[in-house]
Amino acid sequence: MNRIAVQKKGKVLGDLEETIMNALWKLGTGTVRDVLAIVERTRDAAYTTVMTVMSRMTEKGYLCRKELGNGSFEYKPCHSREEFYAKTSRMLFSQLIRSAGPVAVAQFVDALEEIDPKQLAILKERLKRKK
Amino acid sequence: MNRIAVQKKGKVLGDLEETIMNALWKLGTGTVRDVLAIVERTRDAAYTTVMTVMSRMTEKGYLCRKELGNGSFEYKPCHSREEFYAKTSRMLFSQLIRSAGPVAVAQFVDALEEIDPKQLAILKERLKRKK
DNA sequence: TCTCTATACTACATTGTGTAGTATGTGGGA
DNA sequence: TCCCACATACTACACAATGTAGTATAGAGA
Repeated sequence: MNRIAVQKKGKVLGDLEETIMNALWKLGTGTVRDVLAIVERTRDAAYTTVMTVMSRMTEKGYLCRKELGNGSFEYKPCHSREEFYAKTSRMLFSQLIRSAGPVAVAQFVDALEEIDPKQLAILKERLKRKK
Repeated sequence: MNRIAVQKKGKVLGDLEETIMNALWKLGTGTVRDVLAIVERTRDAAYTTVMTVMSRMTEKGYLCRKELGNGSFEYKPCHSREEFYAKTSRMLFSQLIRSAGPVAVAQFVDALEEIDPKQLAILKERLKRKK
């Protein structure tokens, strides 16, 4: 199953899921225990909680894992942060452009200006190349 | 409660909820029965099902209603389609730009080009004015 | 008063996410 | 060899959002 789901507050992942992805994007690769160590910096969680969520994320195609021989696994993100957000953004944008049309374009520009005005220039550049 | 939640597949509303919003955006205003008539063009649903969902949507701030005197209500969207999608898009874009940065910008342009190339020109125009 | 109809209330199913206990298996050390 | 430590698998529950709809109730008109 490869669909990317989107949750409340516009987040693609749940809080714990997001923490896990970030941990693994940072580590590159890691075991449940490695990830747990990072998770515990910001919240309490049982080893099995993190393990369960990581297993589900593996089923959903977010994480890949490799057996280590001793029965334990090493996990890593199936996609880089960039690829992941590219897919996600693309899907959301497609939806929004379809439903909202010009309104979406206007809001995108405004949001970009508000959050990271420097990117307006990048956007402009990108458009020039499209022409 | 005024938060706009986002669901799987990038949709802001559930299927039935979306059908209801579209019905009311089209009708301008209508009773549960009016909406039911439209809903039934594409799916089966009990009167009470539509009513329950419309009540929840009222609580969530999507719909407003006015008593008709005879104990029944007349519903209408609290916001125009444009306002609604403006809010939604803005929220999603903010999230995405924050998480994905330049990747989001790139994907937005690509999605726009794929779905409605004419809008690239509009986007360009809009950017010119921003400067 | 009786019936029709609309709403209110309640309840259950399903899905996604968070949470974690218990069972099981395996490898290494005593 | 035997047992412990640790990892995973399996299972289960909670909570929210959404879809679904039955039952109760109240008001309006005949």
